[in-house]
Amino acid sequence: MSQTFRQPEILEIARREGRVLVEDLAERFGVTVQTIRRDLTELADAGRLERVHGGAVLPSGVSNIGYEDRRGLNEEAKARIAQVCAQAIPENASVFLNIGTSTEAVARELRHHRNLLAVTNNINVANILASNSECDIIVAGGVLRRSDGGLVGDLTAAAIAQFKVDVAVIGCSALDGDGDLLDFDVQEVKASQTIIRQARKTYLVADGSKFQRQAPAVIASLRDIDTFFTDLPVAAGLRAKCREWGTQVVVCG
Amino acid sequence: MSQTFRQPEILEIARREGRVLVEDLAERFGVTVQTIRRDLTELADAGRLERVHGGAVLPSGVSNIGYEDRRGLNEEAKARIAQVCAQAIPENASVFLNIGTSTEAVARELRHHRNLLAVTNNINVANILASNSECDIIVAGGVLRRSDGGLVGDLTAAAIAQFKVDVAVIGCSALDGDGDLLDFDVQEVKASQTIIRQARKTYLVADGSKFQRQAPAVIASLRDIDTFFTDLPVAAGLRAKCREWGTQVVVCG
DNA sequence: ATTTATATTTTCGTTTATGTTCGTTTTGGG
DNA sequence: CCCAAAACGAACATAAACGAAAATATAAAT
Repeated sequence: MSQTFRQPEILEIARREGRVLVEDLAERFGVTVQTIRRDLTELADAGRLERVHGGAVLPSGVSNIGYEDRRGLNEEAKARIAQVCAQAIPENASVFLNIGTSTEAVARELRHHRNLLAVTNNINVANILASNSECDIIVAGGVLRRSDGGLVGDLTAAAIAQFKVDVAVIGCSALDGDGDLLDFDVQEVKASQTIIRQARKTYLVADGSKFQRQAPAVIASLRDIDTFFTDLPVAAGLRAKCREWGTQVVVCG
Repeated sequence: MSQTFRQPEILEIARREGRVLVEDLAERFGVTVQTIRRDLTELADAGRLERVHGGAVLPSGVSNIGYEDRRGLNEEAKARIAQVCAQAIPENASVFLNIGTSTEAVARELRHHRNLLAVTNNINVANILASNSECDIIVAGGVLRRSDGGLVGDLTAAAIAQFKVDVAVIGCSALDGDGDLLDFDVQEVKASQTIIRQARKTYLVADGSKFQRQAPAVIASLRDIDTFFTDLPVAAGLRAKCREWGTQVVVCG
C-alpha cells in the first residue's frame, strides 16, 4: 500500500481514536516506523494532524478544520438531522441552502422532494440536487471557494438579495451558550443574514459538536430562527431562552 | 478484452472499492501494467479518476458529486480542438467559457494552466476547473439547466456584464454558410453577445459537424471572432470571408 | 493479400516511495 | 540533575512505479 492510500487511512484512525502511535501504525500497515514518521510529518505540515512525541493527535480546536475532515465528522448525526429537517420542508416549496456540510446533508435528503425551487450559494448542493429532476435550481454566482464549494463575494450577496424563499436552511460553524450563531467567514455571514431576512421561515441545522467550537463572526441569534434541528439535547438555560423566543428545538435522536 | 470494455470496468471497480491498484488491475485483466497505466492516465485526463502513485482513486473535491457519463459526439475532434485552443491561451490570463461541450473540453485542457482567472456560466466547467488549484473560478449565477449544466437567465447576464476578460472561449450550436454563429437558446445568445463585447479576444471552438446543423438565434458573425478553432477545413467561400474579416482559422488536424 | 489504423507490449531512462543507517533530541526513571 | 531508552530527522541506498517511444500484434478496410 502506498502513501496516498495510507495517509487518508491514518487520518481516519486518528479521527476514530483521537490519536495515533507511530509504532502501532507501522505494524498495522506493515511499513517501517520511518515511513510512518514521514506520513505524520506531511500530515502535520498540511495541518491535518498535530505531531506529538510517539505519534500524533487531532489538531487542537482553535482553527477551522479542513472541509474534507468536517464532512466525515459526525456523519450519522448530520444525516439524522438532515432527514428530520427535510421532512419539515413541504413539497412545492422554495428553499434556500447555504454553505456547509450540514446543509449538503439536507440537500441529499431533498433529492426526492417534488416541485422544489432551490436557491443556493453552494456548488455541492447544486450538484447534489441536480439529480432531482423535479427541482429547479438557482445558483447564486460568485467566486468559487474550492475548500468547501462555496460561492462567495459581492456577486453572491447581490444574487441572494433578489430572492424571497419559503424556507431558508442555514448551517453555521459554531453556536455559543447565548444562542448566537457563529461563522468563520465574514462574507458568508453577510450572505446568511441576507437570506434570513428574506425567508418566510428559517431552519438551523447544527449537530451538537457545534457547541464545543468557536468562531469569530456572528451570523444571528437563535431568536431569529424558527426551528433548530440538532442531535443532542440543548442545555437547560438555552432551552428556556428558545422557549421564550418562540424558537422550536427539534432533537433528532 | 479491449480498452473500450476495460476502462468502464476500471471505473466500476474504483467506485466499488474507492481505489484501484495498477498491479492488481493488470492481473485482473490479464494485460501488462503499462496498458493499465495508459488507461488510468486517460481516465484521469477525462477527469473520471485521480491518479496516485501505484494506482488511482475517485476524484476528490467539489467535482466528484453527481458526475454523469454523458459522452459527447465527436469527442476526439473536440479534444483536439480544445488542446490547440488551450495552447493559444496564455498563463496568467482571464478567460470566459460559455455553455457547451466544446468549451468543457477546453476547460479540461486548462487544468494545468497556471494562475488563471476563469469566468463561466457552465457548472461543468466550474467542476472541471476546480481541480486546478492555480485557477480562480467565478461562477455566474442563474437558473441551472440540467440538460447541459448551463446557468441561464437575467442573473447570469447581469453577472457576466460585470467582467472584462482577456479571452472569451465561445461555443455555438450551429454555424451557417454566411459565417453566422447560431444557438438554440435566446437567453444564452444574450450572455454570449455580452461576453464577446467585453472580451479583448474572442475564440470560437466548433467542430465540423456544426456546419451541418441549424439553430434559430444568431449570436454573432465570424467577423466578430478573432480566432476560429475547428477540425475540418472550412469551405473556400467562407475561408475567403474570414481572411477579409481578419478572422484567423485554425484547423486542428 | 495488402495496407492502414489501433491497441498492446517491450524497452529504457527518470521520478518517487520506502528502507537503512546514524547522529541528535526528547522523555522518564533513578 | 543525570542517564539510558526511545523517538526523531537527515542523508543516502534501493526498489518500485512512472512516462515516452519504439516495436509488435490485432483488427478493419481495400
